[in-house]
Amino acid sequence: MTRRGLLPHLPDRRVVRVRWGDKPLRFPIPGELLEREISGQRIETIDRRAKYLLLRMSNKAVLVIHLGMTGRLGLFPAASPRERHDHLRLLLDNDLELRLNDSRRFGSVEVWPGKHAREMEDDFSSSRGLEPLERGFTGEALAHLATGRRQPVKNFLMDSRRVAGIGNIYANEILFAARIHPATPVNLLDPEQWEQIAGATPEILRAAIRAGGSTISDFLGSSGKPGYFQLQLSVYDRAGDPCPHCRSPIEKTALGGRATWFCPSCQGMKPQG
DNA sequence: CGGCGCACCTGAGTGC
DNA sequence: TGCACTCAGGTGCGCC
Repeated sequence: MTRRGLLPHLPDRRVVRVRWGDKPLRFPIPGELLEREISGQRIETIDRRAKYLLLRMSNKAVLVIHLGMTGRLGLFPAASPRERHDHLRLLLDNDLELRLNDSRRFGSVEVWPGKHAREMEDDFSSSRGLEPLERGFTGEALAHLATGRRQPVKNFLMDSRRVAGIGNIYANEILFAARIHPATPVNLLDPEQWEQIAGATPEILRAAIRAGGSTISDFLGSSGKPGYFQLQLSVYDRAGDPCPHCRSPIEKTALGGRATWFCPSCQGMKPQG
């Protein structure tokens, strides 16, 4: 979504100056690399892998940005006042500034130098999971990834090494749509249930993207809100509310230290086999 | 190795 | 009004 908002603005722009703050995000901001590899370069394209944005520069360097939980990217007139928690500013050759604001600093900024970008990206990408919006995201593939495991299916969906880009909100929504109890151990899921998950996942994510649908005007001067702000959620944060399907009260529990919601009636666990 | 618990961080919300 | 406390979520580390 952020990528879609930035796409009309960044490619073919040159970065004329980079400024960054002292406070580390997940990692310290690599100022020296930003100066050496990013400053002065033209932005060629923007890609996404898992929840990481990849800004590909004309010198083959890649600026890798993760928004964490509270991170937002926005385009602002260069002269506009900085805000609290602005950590990175890329001044472009049209007097707009791309700013990364992240109050909780769970995000990250990384630079893959042009000379090593290819191998660093290969390493990076090979340690990430299946992309839900790409071909190959099938029930069969998911079942294969879960082979030999017995963790709760919700934890599995949120494990970024297996499946990319599914956070707590969407894991809850996907399992509701697939009518599967979030605590079900993955080794107990049958092929049909994996297909349900494989089908529901892109639907939920696309709905979120559509709901968030950042337009050009949304993006200028402010930064977009995450899709779920406008997405109709069925179970997430809805403890006690009636299930949209059967009106049973939604229940809340915890899995892997994360709040978990489900409909006890629609998402009954399969009997142990 | 698999799986779990937890830390990281700030702001919003709640209760007294 | 103000303070203390809890909780939220993405990711990776450390421990069993």
